[in-house]
Amino acid sequence: MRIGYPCINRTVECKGDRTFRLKSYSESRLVATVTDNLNCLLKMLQFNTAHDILFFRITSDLVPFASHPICQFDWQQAFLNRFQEIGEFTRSHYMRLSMHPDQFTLINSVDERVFETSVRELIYHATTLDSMGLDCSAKIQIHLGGVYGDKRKSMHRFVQRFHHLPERIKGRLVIENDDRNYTLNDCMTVYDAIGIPVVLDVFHHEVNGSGETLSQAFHRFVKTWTEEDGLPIVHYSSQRTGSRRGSHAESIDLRDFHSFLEKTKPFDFDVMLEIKDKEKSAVKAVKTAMHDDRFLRFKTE
DNA sequence: CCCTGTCAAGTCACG
DNA sequence: CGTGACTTGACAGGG
Repeated sequence: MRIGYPCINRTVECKGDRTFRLKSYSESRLVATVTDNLNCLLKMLQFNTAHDILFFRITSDLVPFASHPICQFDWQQAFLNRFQEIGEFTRSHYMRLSMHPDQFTLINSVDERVFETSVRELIYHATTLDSMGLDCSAKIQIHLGGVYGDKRKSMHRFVQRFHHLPERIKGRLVIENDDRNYTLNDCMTVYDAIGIPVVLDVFHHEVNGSGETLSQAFHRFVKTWTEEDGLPIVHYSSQRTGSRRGSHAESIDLRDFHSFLEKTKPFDFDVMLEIKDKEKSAVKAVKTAMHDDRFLRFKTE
């Protein structure tokens, strides 16, 4: 079991997701920003290993406008050395990286053009992980997408479109149950069609479930992961007390997390904490998991 | 320097 | 049909 958090670390003094306005795009601006972002990414990874945090999501803002037509710059080549250093650091610490394109990436959109821009965006994400020399356990995680008034058809469209994706995207792509539209059961249906691993978001499963208990959900989704996909990925977050159902808590509830660890035995998996205060909660979670065999086994590896 | 409207992209709920 | 939420900060231009 690895424990991780997404994208941002407020303890290190740098920012790894700096961007700029499209209107102020220039090659030199891009180079300067990406240089800073990569430097900061390495700093965050160093922070993580120092705190036994071995799972991390890279921000999609790492290379601003990477998939936009305005960007004609060969950033992959220009930063290849830096990417490889970061990949080497990651591998040598048995760390796992992932990425999560934002809500504009829609494989199943009814609009063909939206699908095409989504493919460009996925190519950017895959290129980033490829450049670091990471194996297929470094996943790109998305949701199934919109419903467009007909869920069954929209799921079918996802399956059809998946077949048209480049292999290097297919090998990294995983789907996650969301809090409104697609449940774990829906993801499993898509898995049955194309064999794509399913990320279980336990919070979304509580808010928008398909009837399974936590244990039943684990039994189902774990089977979608093969050896080369790496350990199954779980997203964990907690409800912000007194706030809208579905909104994320400011900081981790350690009693709930402890109980989550107990309830999910003996399954082994990597857990991404989707909590507002990011690395602070991750540090706490690591302390809580310190006596868990699944976590220890990994730490001493 | 400070303030604040706005920021690449889509979908859905709501009025 | 138009607007805000999703989620949030900070870019960038104007005062």
